[in-house]
Amino acid sequence: MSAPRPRDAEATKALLLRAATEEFAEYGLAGARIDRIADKAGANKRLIYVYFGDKDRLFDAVIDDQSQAVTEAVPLGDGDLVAFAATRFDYVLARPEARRIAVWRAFERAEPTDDEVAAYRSRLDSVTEAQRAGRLRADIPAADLFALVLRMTESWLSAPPALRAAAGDAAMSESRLKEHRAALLAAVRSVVQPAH
Amino acid sequence: MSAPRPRDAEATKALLLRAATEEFAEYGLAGARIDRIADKAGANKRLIYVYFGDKDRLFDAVIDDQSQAVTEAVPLGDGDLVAFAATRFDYVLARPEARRIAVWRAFERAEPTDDEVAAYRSRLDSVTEAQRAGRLRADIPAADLFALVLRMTESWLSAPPALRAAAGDAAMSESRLKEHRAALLAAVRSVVQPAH
DNA sequence: ACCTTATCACTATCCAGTTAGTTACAGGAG
DNA sequence: CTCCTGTAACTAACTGGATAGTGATAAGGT
Repeated sequence: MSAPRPRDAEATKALLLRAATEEFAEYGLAGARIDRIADKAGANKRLIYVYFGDKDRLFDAVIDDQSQAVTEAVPLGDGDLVAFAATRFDYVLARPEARRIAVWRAFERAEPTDDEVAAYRSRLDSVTEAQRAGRLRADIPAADLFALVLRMTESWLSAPPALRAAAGDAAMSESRLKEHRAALLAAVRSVVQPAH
Repeated sequence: MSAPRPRDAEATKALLLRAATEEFAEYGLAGARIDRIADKAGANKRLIYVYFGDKDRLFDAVIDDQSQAVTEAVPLGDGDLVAFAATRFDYVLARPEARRIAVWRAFERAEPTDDEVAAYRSRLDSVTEAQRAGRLRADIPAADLFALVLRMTESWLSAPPALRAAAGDAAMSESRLKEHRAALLAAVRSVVQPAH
């Protein structure tokens, strides 16, 4: 009946990882179903165990993949938190699963990897340096400032369903998103600019 | 063996709700276990079905309870978003389960209830009015401003594990929390104050 | 006597992980 | 080229334990 899967381990592995990313983003670790992942990938469930180990390790693989992707796609070179916020907003808007995976991960599998810690450390260093150079306000610790901006970038996308409903308008329409993006950047600017 | 539970329906129901709140906060809807909830409450599992219906409706009961509690405990009377941020920060710090339930809820059961929508609508009205009165900046739509402040209040408590690790210090020590609280309020002030 | 509250033992289902294979293909021997 | 053999990729069917939900019944209170 169904055409047999071409024998290509790398391709199959990639399909499984992609399917797992969707599934975990939607349902989380506890809610995800191995069988659904296999179906979505059009692969046999057994291959998940061959290639990734078990459910937890598949989740880890997804997390690693996602956090590497976001780290690359949303840089913070010179401590410009406004540009960072803009890039991150666009990124998360284009890939909603990135934010969902990050949240599930924080809730269901808290321990960070060394790579992740290193990535954040480098970002905090950028912030600290920009503070010293007077490009960012210095009366707020670097970690706090960064954490604030991080959450601000998601505020619209993670707004409570009831808030969106109360706001009435189509929160996700293109024009509304554009409006929010401008608001976000204005707000971030207000937060990070040095006192004059 | 075990002393029989006193026959008090209201008390038992309350114990079950409390246990369910803890369980759902920790594991989410999919990860929560009915048997654990019954054990934690020291009640018979069957009573969950008698008093609440099924797992989903128990989750709903927890959500209703929590969102009502937070609405009462964190008011936004006159549109003072700085005071709101302070109160909300303190509230979520004292009750971490409140934030976790809210997130699980947004992820696993998106539809808002009418009560919730009404609560947010009244808050948005407060913001809008304060904007008209010149007490809040008016170049950002009320919903956006509110959503931003909402997420800012949680930024430290919801910071990625890797960020906390990278920041090194004991992120949850009393002194560090006090420091962050001050930073948060300064940041919110910067965001919400009208352009001069 | 009656109703509410609580208990216990049970079931049907779901689901992660496994057992036991089969099929495609590469590379060498004749 | 053709046959043979070993190995990597893949598949189908199964299992055991966990888990949401239930039926039947007991006991407290009025």
